[in-house]
Amino acid sequence: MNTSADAPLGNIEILAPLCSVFRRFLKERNLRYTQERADVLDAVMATDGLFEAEGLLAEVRARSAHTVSKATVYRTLRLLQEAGIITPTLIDPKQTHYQLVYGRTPADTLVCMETGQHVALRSAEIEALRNKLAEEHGWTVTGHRFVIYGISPDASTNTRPDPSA
Amino acid sequence: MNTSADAPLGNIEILAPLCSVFRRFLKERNLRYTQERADVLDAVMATDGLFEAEGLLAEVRARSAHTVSKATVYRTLRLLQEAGIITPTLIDPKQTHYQLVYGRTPADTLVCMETGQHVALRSAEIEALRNKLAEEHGWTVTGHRFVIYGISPDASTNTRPDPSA
DNA sequence: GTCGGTGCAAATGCTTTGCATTGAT
DNA sequence: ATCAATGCAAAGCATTTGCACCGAC
Repeated sequence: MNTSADAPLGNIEILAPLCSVFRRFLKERNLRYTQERADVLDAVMATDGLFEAEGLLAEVRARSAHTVSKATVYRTLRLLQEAGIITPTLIDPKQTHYQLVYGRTPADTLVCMETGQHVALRSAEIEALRNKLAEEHGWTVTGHRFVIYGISPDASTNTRPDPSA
Repeated sequence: MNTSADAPLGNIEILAPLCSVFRRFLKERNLRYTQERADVLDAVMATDGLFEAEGLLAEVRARSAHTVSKATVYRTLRLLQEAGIITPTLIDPKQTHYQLVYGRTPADTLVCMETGQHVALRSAEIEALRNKLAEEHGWTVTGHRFVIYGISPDASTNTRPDPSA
């Protein structure tokens, strides 16, 4: 429940240097590139679209034999954020979701209210609109988040999923 | 820290019937219209733009002499949500923010990364873009959330606020 | 008079932190 | 060797819930 369906992401040319970006970031701060941090970054790269801490922990554990603690996952998520590799996405008030952003405009998302499925979007128009609106108010833009809630074709095909929402 | 600057909201013609809307909603569900619920709704109407639970509690206590508990504020927030009067806004991963939505398109927001200040926006273009994007993916839209992060003119005027972020 | 509502305090669940041990450089 | 990172378990917070008493209908 933490990956999207047909997200056009997962660009390998972009993913490869992520590891170096992270290492460089760590070195700059006199922090160490550890096995655990590498494992977490790998798991992040394996997700395409969105993920949250708990799911990432599961992913880390599934991919590598090492045990990585929840605390380390959270600590690494913070570093990845500071390194500009991921960004929080605020889809769900109960949990923080993140997405890979390094090397691309933060993807906007389409979230299904019934299945929880999400699809990452990209649209230059969003950015243009954002810039226009901020400018009208005299603000300097640093970023944005655009989430569209809806019913996915998959969900509307099925009879009647869980109505608790 | 829970109200906006120049939000063009706070429309009295819309606010007046809110109370009846809420009463009708409660009656339909065989729930009671209590003093505490009225106080919370009043406080919600007094905010223009965004608010969160803790701030709302303070507002309730400031406006009415009655004591309303935190639990009741949270319980009432849920009812107001179910009544379609407010909606969660997801600006901050640590706390749920809400906004009044009854009778209007949910306002989109401009959030200042330095001062925390926020301004509610309205733009038909956002909605149009939203509909277009969802349609392209074959989804049925039920709503959206658009948050622009930036630096407000107020903040950029000041020398150098808190750089922790 | 009857349920539903309220306040309080305890419970939850995500996220963060203190501390002793382990490990990258 | 040194200094930071890890894991664990405990602490922190926003939010929710159980329960006994109170109040709207």
